[in-house]
Amino acid sequence: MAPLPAEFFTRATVEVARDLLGSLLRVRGDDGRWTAGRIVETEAYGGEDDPASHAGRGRTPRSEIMFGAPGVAYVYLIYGVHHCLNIVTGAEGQAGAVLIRALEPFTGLATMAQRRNVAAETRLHQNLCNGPGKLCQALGIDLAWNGTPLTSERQPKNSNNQRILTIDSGPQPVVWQASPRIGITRATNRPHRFTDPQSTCLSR
DNA sequence: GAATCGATGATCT
DNA sequence: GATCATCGATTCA
Repeated sequence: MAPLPAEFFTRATVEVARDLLGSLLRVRGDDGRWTAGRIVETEAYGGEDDPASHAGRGRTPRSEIMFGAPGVAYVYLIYGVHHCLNIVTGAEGQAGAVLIRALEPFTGLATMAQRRNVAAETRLHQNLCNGPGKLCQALGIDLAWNGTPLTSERQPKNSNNQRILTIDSGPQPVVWQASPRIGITRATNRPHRFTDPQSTCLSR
């Protein structure tokens, strides 16, 4: 497996969202601990043409990053409590981002459980990353990660922080499914949510 | 599985 | 100051 090339994220947001299914999101947290999971659920959010997107009413301090360079993390706080991880897509000047909604945890299950403050239980892996807020907590991602670029593992030697965010290509599911996006009030009928329907780790 | 509710920072008027 | 918001946990059946 190899890190997805930058060009992968320069394409149309909907394509990126669909093609991310099956790839491996790997994260090294501020504490140096690794966690990783297979992406099984994503959603595409566009620019001015998408009323449900944070970029739907143009550039604001918050949405600015969605207009910027692709392959960068866009992290925001929702409901005042939960973090959501997006990857900026499209060419610069073209707003778009893919929300990572669910993972099948792959590495660092114990770390995830500890961060999420849940004890070992049956089907634990199904409950660690099956939702955008939950997976951020499990991966240790918060607002400090906003603007973090996807990188290969090589970091500058003098870099102080331990943060690494990378997505390796992986086999896409043989079947995938498009459905309406979750938890929004505008443009609710666009089928811009993508899932691997065979996964047992989906949200909702 | 469905319905309900708590939680609170950011954005907008 | 009011409203909104890419949700999660709990309760009920």
